Amino acid sequence: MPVERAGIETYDPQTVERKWWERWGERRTNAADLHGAGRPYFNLMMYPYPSAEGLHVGNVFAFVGADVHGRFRRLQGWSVFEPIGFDAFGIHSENYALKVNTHPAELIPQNIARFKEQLKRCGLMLDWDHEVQTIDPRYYKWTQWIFLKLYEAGLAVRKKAPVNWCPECKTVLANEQVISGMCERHPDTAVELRFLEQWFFKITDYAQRLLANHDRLDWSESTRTMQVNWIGRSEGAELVFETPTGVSLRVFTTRPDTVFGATYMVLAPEHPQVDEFTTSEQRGAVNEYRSQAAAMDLVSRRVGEKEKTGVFTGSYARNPASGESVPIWIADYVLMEYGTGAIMAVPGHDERDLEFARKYELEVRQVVRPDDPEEEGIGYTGWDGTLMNSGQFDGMPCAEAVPAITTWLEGQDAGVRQVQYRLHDWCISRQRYWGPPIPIIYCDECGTVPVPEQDLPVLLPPLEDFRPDESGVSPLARVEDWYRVPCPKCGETAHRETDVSDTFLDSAWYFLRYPSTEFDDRPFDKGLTNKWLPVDSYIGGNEHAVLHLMYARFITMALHDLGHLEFEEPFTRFRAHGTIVKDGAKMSKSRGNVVIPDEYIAKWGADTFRMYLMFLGPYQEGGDFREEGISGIRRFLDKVWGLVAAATPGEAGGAYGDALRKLHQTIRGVGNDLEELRYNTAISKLMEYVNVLRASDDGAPVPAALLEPLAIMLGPLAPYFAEESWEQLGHDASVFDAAWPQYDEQLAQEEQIELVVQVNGKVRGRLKVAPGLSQDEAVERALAEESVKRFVEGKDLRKTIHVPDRLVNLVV
RNA sequence: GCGGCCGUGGCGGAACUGGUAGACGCGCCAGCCUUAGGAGCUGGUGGGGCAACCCGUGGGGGUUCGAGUCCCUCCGGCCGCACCA
Repeated sequence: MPVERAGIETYDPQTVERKWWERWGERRTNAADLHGAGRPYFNLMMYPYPSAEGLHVGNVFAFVGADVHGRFRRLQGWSVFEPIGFDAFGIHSENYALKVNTHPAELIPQNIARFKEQLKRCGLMLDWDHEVQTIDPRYYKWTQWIFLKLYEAGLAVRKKAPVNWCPECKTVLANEQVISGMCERHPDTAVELRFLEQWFFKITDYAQRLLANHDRLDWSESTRTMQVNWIGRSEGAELVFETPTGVSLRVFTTRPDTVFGATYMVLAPEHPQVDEFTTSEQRGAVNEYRSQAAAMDLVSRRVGEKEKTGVFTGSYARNPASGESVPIWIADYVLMEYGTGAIMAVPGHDERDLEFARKYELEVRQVVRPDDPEEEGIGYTGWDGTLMNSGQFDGMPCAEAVPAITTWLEGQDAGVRQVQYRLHDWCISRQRYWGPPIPIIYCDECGTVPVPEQDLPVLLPPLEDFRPDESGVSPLARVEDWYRVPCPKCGETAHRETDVSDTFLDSAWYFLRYPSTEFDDRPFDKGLTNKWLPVDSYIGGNEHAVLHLMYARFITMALHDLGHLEFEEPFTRFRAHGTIVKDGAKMSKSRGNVVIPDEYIAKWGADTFRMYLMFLGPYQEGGDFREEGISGIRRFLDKVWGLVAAATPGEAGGAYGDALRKLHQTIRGVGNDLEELRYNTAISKLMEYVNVLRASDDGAPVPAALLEPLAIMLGPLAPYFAEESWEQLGHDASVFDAAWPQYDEQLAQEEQIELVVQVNGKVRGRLKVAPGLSQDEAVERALAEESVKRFVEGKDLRKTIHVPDRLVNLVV
C-alpha cells in the first residue's frame, strides 16, 4: 500500500489541488489527441465574454456542469475534447473600455488573463492548446472570410432598412438585442427607429429549415420552444385589394376566412405606397402623422398603454371578397417589418382593429358566429365558429373557410396562400470600433467590391480615440490611411466599409475553429472537422436560445450549403442549464448579491465548491446559493478521505454484503443520473453509499475494492480529490484513464424487500419478504398481519391489487 | 395577452412509466467525547395525539383500488415574446 500522499492526515484541498494541477500539466492529462483519437467526443461549453468583473458563480456553475459531463464521457471511454475561448470583441467590451477610459486592446487581454487564472482554479478538463480568441487576427480573418462566402452566395446583402438605434451605444442593434423596446445593454434607454444602409444576413431564407430541423435535434425542450416562437411561423394568405385607379395593395392575413368583414385597411406609416394613396386634401394630415411616427422611438409605439392613432389617406380600395369599397388608413399599430406592412382590418374579429374602428367610427361587421352562444357578438377572435355575412360561404366553419376562400380568391388572382415568419434578417453592421471590419470596399466605378480573400484579414487599425460620435458613422471612418484604399478591381481610389460586424457573428462559428487552431491557411480543416463535429454535447444558458444558438445554426447551415461543411446542424445535443439565484433573487450588481467564486474556492477548495454547485438543485433548473450548504459537501469529502486513508487491500468480504449491494446500486444510479445531468441526485446517491460504508463492520478499515469505484465515480464531480484518492488506493495512472465501473444487476438485487400492505389505499402494514412473491402469497401474508386484520376482519374482500415487490392493496 | 417552467418540512431539495411522500444535505434537539468547541461521533427531527390513529405536496373539484404525479378550475412565482395581422 503506498502511503505517500499529499503528506497530511486530514484533507487539505489546497495541497491536493496544487499537486494535481501541476501533474495534469506534466502528464498532459487534459489534452485531447485530435488526430489520433479513437472515439472523439466534442464537449462544448459557451465561451465567456471576458468582463472586467471576472468569472462569477453563474459562469462556474455552467462550466462545471459541462465539465462533469465531459469527464463522465471520458471515463466511459470517449476521447473528450473540451476547449475554451474568449468572446472578446463587441460593444460590451468596448463600452466598458470607454467607461474606464482604457483602450480595449489593452484592457481585454488583462481581463482574459484574469479569466484564465480563475478558470484554471475550477478543476476543468480544458484543453488549453486550442484556445480561441475572437480578437485574434488569425481568428477574425476567417470571420471575415465567412462574410465573403455569404456575400458571394447572395446571403449577405446591403439594404436601407429601419433599424434599432441605441442612442447610448450609438449603434444599430439586432432585433434580438432589443428588450421590450429598450437596449439590452442600457435597460433605461429607449431604442429609436432609424433608416440606414446596413449589411444583413438573409437568415429568413432559412426560417423553414431552422424550424423543421428541430425534429431531429436532441435539445432542451425550453430552448426549442423559444426558437420555435422566435421563428414564429404563421400560415395564411396574401390578399390583394385594388384601388379604382388600378393600384394593388397586398396584405397578409392569417384569417382569410374573415375577409368579408374587412371594412377598412391600414398601412404602416413607413409603407412605400402611402404617397400613392394620399389624396391632396389629406396630404397635410398624413405627412404630419408620418413625421410624428418617425420621430417616435419603438417604445412609445408599444402596446397597451398607448391609445391607437391613425389618419385617413383619402383613398379607398375594393374588398376582393365583398366587392365593397373600404377606406385606406395609416396607423402605427401596423408594423412595416412584418408581412407586407399593410393589413386588412377586421374589427368584428380582431381586438386591435376593433379598438381602432371604435375610435374612428369605422364600420364593424360580424362575419363569424361563435359556436358557443355565450361568445356571440362582435369581438370573437377564436376559431370555433361559422361564417355569416359572407355570401356563399355563410354557414361554413372557420377552419374550412380558410382554404375555401383562399382558393376562391386565388381563382380571381386576388390572393395566394402564404406562410409568414416573425424572424427578421440579421443585421450585422455595427457602427463601432471594437469588432472585425466588414471586408468590403466601395468604388465609384465598380460599386461594392469584396476584399479579395488573399488580402484577409482586414486588420482593425489601431485607433487611440475610438469613441463613437453622433454621426452614426463608425469611428473607423476617421482613420484616413486605412479608410482610403485602391479598388481591388480597377485600382482607382476607393474606400473601405467602416462598419464592423456584430459580435454574434464571431460566436456563430467559434466551435468550428477549436479543432483547427493549428492551421492558418484554412478556417477549419476538413478531416478534423469531420472527425470532431458536429458538437456532441453543448451545455449553456437559455439566454442564448434565440441569439447565439440561432445564428450558429444559420451559419453552419449556410456553410453546409456552400460546400464547406458536411453537416448542417452544429449541435447534436444541447442542454440548457438553470440559473443560480441568491436569496431567491437573480444575482445582479445593482442588487449587490453577486457571488464571486474566488473566495469560496480559496476557502473550501475547488472540488467542494464544484460539488456544492452541482448539489444545490437540479442542474437544468438552477438553485439558490447559500454558503451554509457547502459544509455538508466538505464533511462528505472528509469522510471519504478518512475511508481511503484507512483502506485495506483486497476484496469485499462477508461483513460487507450490504455495502457491496449498495455499491452496485450506486454505480447503476449514479451512471443514470450523470447521463441525464441529474447531478444533485447523483451526489446524494454517493453520500448514501458512503453512509453505508461507514456503518459496515463497526468502522473497521474498508477494503479498497469498495473504494476504487467510489474514487472513479467522484472523478467528474471532484476531480482533484478523485485523483488523490485513486493514487492513495495504489494506482499510478490518472483516475481519468480508468474505466467507469460496471454494475452487476444480480449483486444490486435486494435480498429482502419491503412490501407495503394497503387497505382501501391506506398503508396498514409493511412486510419483509423475498423479492418475487406471488399475488396469492402476498395477500395471504398480508391478511396474517395484525395491523391489517384489524381493518379487514368481518368485511368482504372485494378486490386486491398487487404491484409485484411493491405493494398489495386490499379493497374491502 | 400569448408561450414555457414551477409551487412538497424551518431551509435547499428527493420521489422511475400513478404505487411506502419528505431520499440526500443544511439547520435544529438530545446524548457521548472534550478544559473548551461554530470540531468529531451516536441517535432523533412534517404537523397533531399518551396511544390506536388522524391530518398533510398552493386552494377547490374530478378520474382511480390508489394522485405530489393525470384532467378541469382558481391563486401565486420565475423566464421568454409582446400591436406579428
